[in-house]
Amino acid sequence: MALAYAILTLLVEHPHSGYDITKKFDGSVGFFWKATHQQIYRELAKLEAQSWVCSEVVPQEGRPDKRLYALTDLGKQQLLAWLAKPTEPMMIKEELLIKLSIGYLASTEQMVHELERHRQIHLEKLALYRQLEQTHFQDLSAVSMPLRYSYLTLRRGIHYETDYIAWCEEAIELLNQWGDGYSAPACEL
Amino acid sequence: MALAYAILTLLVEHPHSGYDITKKFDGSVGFFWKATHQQIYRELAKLEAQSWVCSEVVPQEGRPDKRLYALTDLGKQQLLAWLAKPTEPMMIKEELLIKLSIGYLASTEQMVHELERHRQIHLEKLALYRQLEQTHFQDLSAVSMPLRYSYLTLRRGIHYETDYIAWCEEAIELLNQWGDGYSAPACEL
DNA sequence: GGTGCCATGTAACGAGTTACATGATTGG
DNA sequence: CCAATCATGTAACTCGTTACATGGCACC
Repeated sequence: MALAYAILTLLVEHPHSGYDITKKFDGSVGFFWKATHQQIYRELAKLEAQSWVCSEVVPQEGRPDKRLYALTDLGKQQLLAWLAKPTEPMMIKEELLIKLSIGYLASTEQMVHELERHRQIHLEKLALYRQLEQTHFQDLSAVSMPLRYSYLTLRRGIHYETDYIAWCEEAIELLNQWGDGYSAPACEL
Repeated sequence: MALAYAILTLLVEHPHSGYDITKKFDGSVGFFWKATHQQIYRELAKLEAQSWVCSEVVPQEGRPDKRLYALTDLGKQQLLAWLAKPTEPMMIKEELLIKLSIGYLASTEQMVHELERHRQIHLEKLALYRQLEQTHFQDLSAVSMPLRYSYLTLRRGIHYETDYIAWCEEAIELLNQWGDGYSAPACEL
């Protein structure tokens, strides 16, 4: 269900084509939800069948026609009703942690290397988010209400990446300590 | 695929029944991966068809017979091969953030209330994790290698919950600031 | 002339969810 | 007597992923 509402959310501002929505799921929205274009087209068809959105084909010159989807009154009602309901915290699905839990079957170096790699990836994401913060939210008092709410989600991203990096570093340090003790057990006194 | 490997991971130590595995996915493993018993039974059947695990029915008195699944050599090979491959960071799917991004359509109170609720849930999880840390990992030097790796995943949980709570508090404070400015716009000079 | 963007879709599959079903034993 | 635990499964469904398919335009 959540994907449907994520799409409706985007349509609140103005109509979008399936293509537009796909782009947003690749970019800004993509921080907290991912979807492929196939999922989006399928979901849009379903939403239109339920009359939560309606669509209109817009002819274009020099490029393919596009079908613009807009929120209906029913769709907006449903969105607001959903907004008022409590949300369950979403579960984490971290493949890296499954691996780490049997990391003792591999070498310390292998695990440390993988953690370094993840640290790097999260550093890059963090840099991106920090840049967005700098360019769009320097002076919050000048920012519109809708954008301020987006800022809260950006802050979540910044928190998440910062914390993930800190954990990577902690884990790497612990692994290095333990690894030393193991590869030279004679030194353990 | 990840579910299959998560199951194999559990079988490294000793054989488990489908029921046992389900319990673990409800408990400790459940922090970073969730699965229902249906998923697990289905996956076990598939793993057995591929000869990554083998099973044996163990008759019991006073309770239903159980089928114990054990890792085969092939299964262990596959698990190690998987362990050596790099993992992609998993995406976040946070329904709360979808809601928050259109939070301006609801009242500040509603959003603050929901954030408070989530803060509470994460506080409780954190308390649980901290207790596990206290009871099992007080003295790390006395802990076996396999358990030390589990400790790293527990640390991830502690990091995650701590950070989530911090973000909730930050967001609540910001919302309260903005809400004040809006409900009394005359004060805005 | 090839790559990449715009724009939409079908088909097949794999993963995850929800509901239903069975049946004995233990404990309040 | 009712509920919970142990133990396994089927069926139907939705959600998510991957591959394949089309076709014009712009840019280098």
